[in-house]
Amino acid sequence: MTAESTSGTPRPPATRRAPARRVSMADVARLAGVSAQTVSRVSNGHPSVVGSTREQVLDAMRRLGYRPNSAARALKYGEFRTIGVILFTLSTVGNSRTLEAIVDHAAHEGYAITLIPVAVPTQDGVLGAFTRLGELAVDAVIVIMEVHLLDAATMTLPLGIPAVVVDSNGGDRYTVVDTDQADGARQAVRHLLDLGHRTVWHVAGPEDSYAAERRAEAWRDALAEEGLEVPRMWRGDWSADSGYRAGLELADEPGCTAVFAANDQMALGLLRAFHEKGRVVPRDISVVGFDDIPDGTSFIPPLTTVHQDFTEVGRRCVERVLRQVHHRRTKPGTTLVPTRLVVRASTAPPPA
Amino acid sequence: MTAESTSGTPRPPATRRAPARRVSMADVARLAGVSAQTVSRVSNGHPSVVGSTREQVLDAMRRLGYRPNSAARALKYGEFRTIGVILFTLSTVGNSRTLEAIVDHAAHEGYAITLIPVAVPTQDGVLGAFTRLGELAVDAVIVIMEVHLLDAATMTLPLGIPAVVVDSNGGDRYTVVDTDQADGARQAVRHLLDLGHRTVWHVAGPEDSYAAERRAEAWRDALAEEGLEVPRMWRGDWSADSGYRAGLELADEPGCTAVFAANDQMALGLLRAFHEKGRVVPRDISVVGFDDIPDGTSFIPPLTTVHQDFTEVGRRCVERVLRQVHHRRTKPGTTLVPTRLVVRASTAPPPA
DNA sequence: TGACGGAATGTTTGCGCAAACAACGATCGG
DNA sequence: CCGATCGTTGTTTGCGCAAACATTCCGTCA
Repeated sequence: MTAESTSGTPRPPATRRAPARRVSMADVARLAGVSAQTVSRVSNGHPSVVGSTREQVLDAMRRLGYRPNSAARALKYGEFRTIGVILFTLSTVGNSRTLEAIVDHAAHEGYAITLIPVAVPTQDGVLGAFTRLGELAVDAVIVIMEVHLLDAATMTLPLGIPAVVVDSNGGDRYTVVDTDQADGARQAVRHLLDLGHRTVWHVAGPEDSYAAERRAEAWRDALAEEGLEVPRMWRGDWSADSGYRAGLELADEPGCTAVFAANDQMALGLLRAFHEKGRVVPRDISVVGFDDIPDGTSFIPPLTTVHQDFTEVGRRCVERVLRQVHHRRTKPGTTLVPTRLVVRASTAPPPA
Repeated sequence: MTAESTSGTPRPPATRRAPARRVSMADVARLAGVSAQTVSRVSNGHPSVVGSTREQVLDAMRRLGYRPNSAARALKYGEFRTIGVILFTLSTVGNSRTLEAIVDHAAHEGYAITLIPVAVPTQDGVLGAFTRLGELAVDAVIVIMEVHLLDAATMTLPLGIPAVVVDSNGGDRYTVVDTDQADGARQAVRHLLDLGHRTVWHVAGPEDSYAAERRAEAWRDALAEEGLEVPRMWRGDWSADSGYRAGLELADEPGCTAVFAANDQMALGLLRAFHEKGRVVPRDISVVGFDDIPDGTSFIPPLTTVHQDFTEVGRRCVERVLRQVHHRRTKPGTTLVPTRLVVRASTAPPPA
């Protein structure tokens, strides 16, 4: 947040209405017949207030419906006890689960979460978020963005605020927390290879997703390590539908007996496509997903997949960002959260 | 938020660290050689600042990395431009989609969203959320709680803050925004009946969910209207797994040719159960869901379901709560967002 | 009895910002 | 050429709260 961007989005003065006058400590103090400071003490549970006085104050508070003004409190303390979370969408399982974990863990630490949506996943969009950020009441920021746009944007907007990034590269400049995408993908591929498949096909996520790229890369590497042929890669957009479309083509691909989908939803699409094409999973063809969404157990057949520990990712985000808040200097670095393969019924040895 | 709850949770004074001294307007003013007020004017894009002065100030801002302190701003204006959202979980599709819509629409109105998690869905839990709420920097509150616990809790804690409730009864005391659950369920049942089914079975959501109860009730009513037998009702917990378990039993139920699941995920479980039991959907048995989650198109077979317009729900929530913020007095009332049936491939006439 | 200590309460002050008003200089009409 | 006007900048003030310091009023003990 720089001065420029601040002044670049002045809030139209017309928007400002007269502040709705609310009950303040002074009002309570007057009614209770004490000083404002005493009200403050009662409000904060300070010990040196005698019982009877306390009761009077509490009574006045109740009668007036007093609520402490957190702006004043924040101004005094210089902190909001709030963390901002910047994200593009909540519609992917990963994002919403991560967010939930962040919210829970932050609450546990006494911090609230403020959401800052990025309307468009372009550089301008991110810029917009950070611009607004300066006006927001947050002590730190967690960025859940699957794109490296962040880099481009923050390059022009170096924030003077603690930040942690999820699901992005840039570990050299930011503190990054992420699932160990590469290892997860490797496990998926190895599992299929171990079952005896000659090679593994891949339906990747969108190009602008860092996670998708890492998974694809790890898939390629795992095959290369074994000196195996790397088949053509399909691309989806994370949606079941895009998986379905890829599956329709993959079903006709000769020699395709094992597919690794970059997420569970695309795997779901694959399952449907194969079903419609009369290719029985896992007898004729094996499918592995990524994420381990709860519904996966009820796919037909139940999906073998790579489990991501979103809870842990969220927890670590909060932990690391709060560490920055408290001890100013912290050097960037990447925290990887391990994954594990969950074998269910969508994988089997290749047909003889 | 009452006085009592405020004082009931004093923040331990030890937690308070020395406020991290940050760059203030005064610092910028000093460096730029102007008054603080001029800095303020530049920061807010006030017109009457001559170009050269503005440049000096902007330069000083940049050099010092100045970010306006929103606590002070909020204190001055008496508002935060922030809406608090109280919720229990983000893991249901409905909640996270509604939240996303709320966030987007709020951003559009220049409001940020602060999340307030309720750890436990008990009365105490809700109470806890509202307690913390008083300390939070919000101008209004949207409650996304599927339980009537809210009532019990807020009865003892009448908030002096604009509020809107999603997915709950209590339209007489609060402003409520919700999907038209009853009509959606009715459409589902009617669709199956129109196809020629003799009756419709129902897998309901958990008892503590208002939405689940409304859907079940509407299902029962729709059957009763036609003078039809109301079969035994199964209960799930929204999860695909619970749908699967219900499906295993329903598959053996004689005469069961049509099932209405209270959400898409339980419908997914049904599909799997029927598949395993050799009951072909929709030839032998029809299934209708509720929600219209994106994955539904890739179920086997693609799911006929009731579409919920979460975006609209979120939009209306923001709209109604902001109306309360701006024009003080607003009377409670319920806003219903219509649903529509989406017919795909999981329904057909009953077997001859 | 009076000086002392400590608990309960009051008073002052400033956090950072911007509205309201004041001051200053330039420009212009008469 | 003078005073009115306007555009630009500075000064004062207070938003609500709580830390720091001041005061009062006890009871206690030499």
